[in-house]
Amino acid sequence: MTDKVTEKPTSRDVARAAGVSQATVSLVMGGKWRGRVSERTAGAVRDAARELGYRPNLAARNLRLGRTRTALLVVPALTNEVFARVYTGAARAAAEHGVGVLLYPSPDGTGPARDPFASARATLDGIIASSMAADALDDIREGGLPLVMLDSDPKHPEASATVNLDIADGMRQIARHLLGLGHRRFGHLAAEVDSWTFRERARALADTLRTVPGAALARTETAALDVTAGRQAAERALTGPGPRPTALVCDGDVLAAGACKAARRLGLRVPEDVSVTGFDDLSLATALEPELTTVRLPAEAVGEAGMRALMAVLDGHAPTADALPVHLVARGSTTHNAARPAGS
Amino acid sequence: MTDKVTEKPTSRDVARAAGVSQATVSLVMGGKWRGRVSERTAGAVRDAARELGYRPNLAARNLRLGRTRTALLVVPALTNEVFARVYTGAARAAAEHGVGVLLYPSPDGTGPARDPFASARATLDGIIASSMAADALDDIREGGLPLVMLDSDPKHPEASATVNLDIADGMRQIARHLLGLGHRRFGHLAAEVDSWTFRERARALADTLRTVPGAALARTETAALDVTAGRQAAERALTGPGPRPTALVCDGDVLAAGACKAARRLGLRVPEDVSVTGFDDLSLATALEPELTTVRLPAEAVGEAGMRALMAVLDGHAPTADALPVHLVARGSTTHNAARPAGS
DNA sequence: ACCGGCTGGTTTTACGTATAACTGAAGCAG
DNA sequence: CTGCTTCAGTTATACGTAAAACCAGCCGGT
Repeated sequence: MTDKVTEKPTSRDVARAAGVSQATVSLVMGGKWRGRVSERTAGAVRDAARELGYRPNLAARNLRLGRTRTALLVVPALTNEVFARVYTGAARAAAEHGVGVLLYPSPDGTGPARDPFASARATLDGIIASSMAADALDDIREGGLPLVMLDSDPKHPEASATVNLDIADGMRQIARHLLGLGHRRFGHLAAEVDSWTFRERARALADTLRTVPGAALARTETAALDVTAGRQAAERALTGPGPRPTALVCDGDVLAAGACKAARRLGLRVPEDVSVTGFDDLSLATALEPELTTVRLPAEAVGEAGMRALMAVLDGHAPTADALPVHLVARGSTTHNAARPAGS
Repeated sequence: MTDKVTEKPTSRDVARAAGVSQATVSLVMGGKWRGRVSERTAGAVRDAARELGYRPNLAARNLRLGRTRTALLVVPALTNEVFARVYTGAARAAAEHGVGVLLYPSPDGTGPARDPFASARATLDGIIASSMAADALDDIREGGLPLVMLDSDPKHPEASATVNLDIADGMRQIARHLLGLGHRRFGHLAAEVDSWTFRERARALADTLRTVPGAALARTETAALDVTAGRQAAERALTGPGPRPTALVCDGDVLAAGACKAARRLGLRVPEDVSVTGFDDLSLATALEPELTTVRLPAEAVGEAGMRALMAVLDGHAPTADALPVHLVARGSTTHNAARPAGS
């Protein structure tokens, strides 16, 4: 042992130590040696490897195999709990397949992070992208990699597979819940984001209200996805001309939190004077008082399904197009419309 | 053009198309051709590369250079907003250096995700790890990679660099804030997590209270880091034997949210009957009513500093040990102790 | 005695890049 | 005209692994 202790041992070093050829080491470490190498030799190789602290060099393996066991997840921002949960699910599924997850981009959506995967053709096996990160898609496309789209228009071009949430159904559940409680004048706090998922919500809400005579979408206000913007939008919705809406449907729990603050500032009680609904079922939903009636998105499941779909595509299976159900969680922020006793 | 359109072009293909050698292509694409290749030839190479849609194969480059421009970030859970923010900062700094960020582990802390970096010596350049993910550290150490520790005991062994928050000072600011408001009987909702950062908080709180005659830590309750556990712990703290604490110091905003719910369940008003403080300054803090008095952690800055430190270490610079300041954000969840007029 | 097949390996090659070492031509001073 | 530089490239090699192709015994069947 000279000063070479600091050098990382290669499979050739292990071979030398075990008195076999490099190929044998590769066979044994690769695990596919059944019937090719004797039990004795394999043991010797493993011992030598452990002794030297040998780790296969993944860069070399990747080059040789043309596969990296790494997937890229493209989401707008991890500080949005929904996407953190998507990541969680994706990472879990990835771990099951022995795959790593690389994230893109510098996740506040800003930043010049194009670089990392501009030349990704070799470091990535595939990409999973949320439709809300659509601006990054142009860069992605030219990579020519398998692409799984999350929560996007089901008939997305260029996608090898898609995983969707039944967002429209979620909004229908919200609307029917409120209609069932006797509400007829609605306000909608819409996200100020141009994305399929939010267009779906608006459409589903309007469509459902149309099915009930007398029900109407009195006001629609848009807001950025933060509490303050939600509060301001809700103040506009609650103080505008004409009779005040008795129910405020919000495109996200964050906006709903803002709506609750607005209501209280205006001296209105939630839910007695105005019912408020959220969307997403963030942890925030149960931290508030009253707890939010909202729609739980199976975000982890989306991530898991996305990763599984990618693995399937990489294994040569046919593209899939899953759609996952969402469901209403009725809590304390909604109640009967006081001005209009339920039971119609 | 035959059916080979699907094959990814290599630098050799570009060389053939441009009528030069592969080495010249490498020179040009690598950008270090000043004085080695004529302007004309370089242009031809770039044209050919664009024509063919050439992307350098990163696996090959990594193998050749022994550097991957990829760092691993080890955090307990991205669904914890603090760590999502740490990631955000780290990713921003990484993007500036043209580096990718790989995340570990399957971030709920469970899962068998050991695999991805068990043999990471070649796919990673270095590791940034939060002390709260300490259980993963054993696996990391044997990799022999540069390691930057976040928010850990400053004198951590094996760390190439450390980035710390002055957590103790944060807690001191909380304590002094409440003492200044006249509070003397305190409750502490401590996180049920064995980690340096939480030990610091407990120690700093106790130490600071000791400096004021008459002040006392009446009760300490521990809770898992979620709203429900926080509520239950707070109920214990507020209903236990002896006089009720007038201020509840919580180890996190999430616990503080639980404490607010507990107070209201018990018919107590926040902050008039009991002051509540959080820690972290999550977005939750301003979504609640009243808004939480808390300590803002510069989590993005931690991530950025961690990545910068790692880059410095990789460039051969000396280990560093940064410590970042935190500061109190006084909001509506704390007020004067009604039973004891301020001004002593 | 000889062929075929099995066991347990070894030799060799290829993956795509970066770069050290080399080369041929031109320019130019002496 | 010779010898030294500089320019503008080319040739050759190494990075560490996986796996295809090869090979030496040995055993059993005919």
